[in-house]
Amino acid sequence: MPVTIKDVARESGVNVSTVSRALNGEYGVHTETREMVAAVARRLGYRPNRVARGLVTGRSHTLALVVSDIRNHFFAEVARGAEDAACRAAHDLILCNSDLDPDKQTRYLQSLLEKRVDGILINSVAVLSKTQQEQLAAMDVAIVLLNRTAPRGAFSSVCADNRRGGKLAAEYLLGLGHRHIAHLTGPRHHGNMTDRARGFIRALVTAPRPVDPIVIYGRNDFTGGYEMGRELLARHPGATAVFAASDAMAFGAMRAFTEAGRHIPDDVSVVGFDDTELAAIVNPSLTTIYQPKYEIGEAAVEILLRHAGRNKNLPPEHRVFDVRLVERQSCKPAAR
Amino acid sequence: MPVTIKDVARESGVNVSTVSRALNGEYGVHTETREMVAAVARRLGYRPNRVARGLVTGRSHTLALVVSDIRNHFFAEVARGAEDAACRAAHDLILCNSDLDPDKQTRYLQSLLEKRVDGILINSVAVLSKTQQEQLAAMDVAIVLLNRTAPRGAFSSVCADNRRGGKLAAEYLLGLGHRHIAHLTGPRHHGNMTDRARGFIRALVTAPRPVDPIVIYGRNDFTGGYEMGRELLARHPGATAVFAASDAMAFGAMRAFTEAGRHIPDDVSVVGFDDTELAAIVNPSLTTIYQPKYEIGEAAVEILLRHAGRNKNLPPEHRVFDVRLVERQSCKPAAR
DNA sequence: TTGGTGCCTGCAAACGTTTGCCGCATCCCG
DNA sequence: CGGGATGCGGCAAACGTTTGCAGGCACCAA
Repeated sequence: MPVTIKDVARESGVNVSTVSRALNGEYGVHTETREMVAAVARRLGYRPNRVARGLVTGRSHTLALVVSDIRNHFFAEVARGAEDAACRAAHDLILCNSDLDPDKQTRYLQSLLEKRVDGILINSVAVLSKTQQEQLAAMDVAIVLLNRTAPRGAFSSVCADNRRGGKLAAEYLLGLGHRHIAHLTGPRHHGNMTDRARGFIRALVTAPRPVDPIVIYGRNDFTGGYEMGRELLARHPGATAVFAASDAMAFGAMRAFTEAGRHIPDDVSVVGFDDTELAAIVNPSLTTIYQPKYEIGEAAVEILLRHAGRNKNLPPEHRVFDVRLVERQSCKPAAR
Repeated sequence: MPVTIKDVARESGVNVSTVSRALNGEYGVHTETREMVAAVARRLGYRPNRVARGLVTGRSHTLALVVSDIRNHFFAEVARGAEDAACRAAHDLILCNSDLDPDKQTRYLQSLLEKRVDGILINSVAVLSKTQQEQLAAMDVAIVLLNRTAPRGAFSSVCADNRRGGKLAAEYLLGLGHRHIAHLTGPRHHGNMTDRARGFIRALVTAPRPVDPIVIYGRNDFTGGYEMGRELLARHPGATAVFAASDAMAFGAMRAFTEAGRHIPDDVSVVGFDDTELAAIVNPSLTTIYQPKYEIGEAAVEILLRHAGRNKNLPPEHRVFDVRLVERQSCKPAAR
């Protein structure tokens, strides 16, 4: 039904190959012909079929972003950065929500490979089995991870300096004189969260006056944070400071604390991670570790595009963004 | 480089057509053959090339979602609902951020049409010219709008009952005794916002004791709300109640008010629209109009899929979701 | 006039599928 | 034993592009 290159060719009295060359601005076609073809194409409302083109060129001009849940503001920011970068390079971006479910993630990856996307930007492959990861690495599709992998990893990666973020949070709370400190973190296999936990814990136990933190695992969202907050209150009511590995969890914990009659920051200090938009809006506003979310998405796509097509001959690229502590009103020196 | 259907055919000693039929579970191939082919395919790690298939079937199994900005939590929820529905139907979802910029939106639509997506779920086409809209309607691609259009519109639509939402807000504030009421709304051509404004204003002016509201236009995000809040304070310091056409704007306005030393809800009552996750988290929590964001995205994709392929022979579908007022702590009876 | 040299354009083969059509067995029933 | 179903599988044409190759033509120098 739609008008094809053949229609344009017929209508302008030249061969399809000439139409193709004319419209793609290739060298070696008479200016007059080129303009004539262009005019006919415009008149007919011709739209090149990109799937046909993709079939012969082998490039789909499509990228994919696999995150656990786009409703998480962190991922929304990353997605926006990624999409902007993709758009600038005339690529499309497919969105996938994996919920960190291995099955779902595998199905998505299958589908994306079948669709011959040029590159995949993925939250984490840690939920995949060793074999699956190797299969993925063997495919000729560019992949960028949103968390730092072991250097032996076959994949490129972009992320914030999570360990330093954890360290900053620890030093800040120690500096305020806190001694009963808890850490709320995400699922155990979540790369970024684990790095944050590592940096945090290490800084605490290697401090001049070491502190052994309470660590609680849970889901990386508001509800997860709420549940962890309640658990903390039940099991360690004496804690005076909490570092949550994401703002979302921090908000949940704050809710749990205020519900239980604890005041923030008077009774308990809270530090988050991400510096999402809300951090400045909530009351009290949240002291948190800033990471450049938009820029992470952008950088990831740039790497992806650099690697797409050149099949595996250039080595994985790793980019780490710096973080900083943003001081707001959710922390206070420890009472003594 | 990757293994094709021909490789599978050669390796299993049958014709490609048999491989195709076997793998697609079509009728008319011996069970034994089918299993043999499947085994070979598995052994070789065969992945059907969906772009080749798309070329011949004319269906790309891809949908697109064009929103103004995915960082807006409302759209993130819609996107999640849409993506889930698409995923269930084995379709992919391309994400586009238009910023309501006509040029950008046009470029996106061009690109999507060239890619032969099966359907497009779009925020609003109001920013497009009449001609562009007609062209779009003439294309054989299913389109669902996220706002209500005039019934003559050629497009299907899914949205909340925005007018009723506005009406609910108005009645609520009137019921609290407010007489100096302002409305903060989005860009003038924004369909949903306009409907909310209409419902709100109409309810105010047709009340037993009519009120003529102050209306301020601005950008539909936190910063926009902040600016409108300041403008309101400057121009109409006597206003005791504000209805913002989105939660994001409401949060911005709240910030402006508290910065200026106004207390919420004591000095000024605020009602939002959307009932985003944050509405319950901020302090004071925000009274707002709930609309089913996830379900809207879901429903939109279902309609899209129903229309995809059948070229224009079934009439546009319109679905309106009910709204309700969620009472929280950002409103108080007017002082008198 | 001839041979060489550049432009421009056409021809046809790819790319990896699906699918209509046809042929070949095999089987069943009369 | 004959003939019509029926089940299975192969052949080849599509789908709409891109692209290597070769041909044609004009121009120029010898």
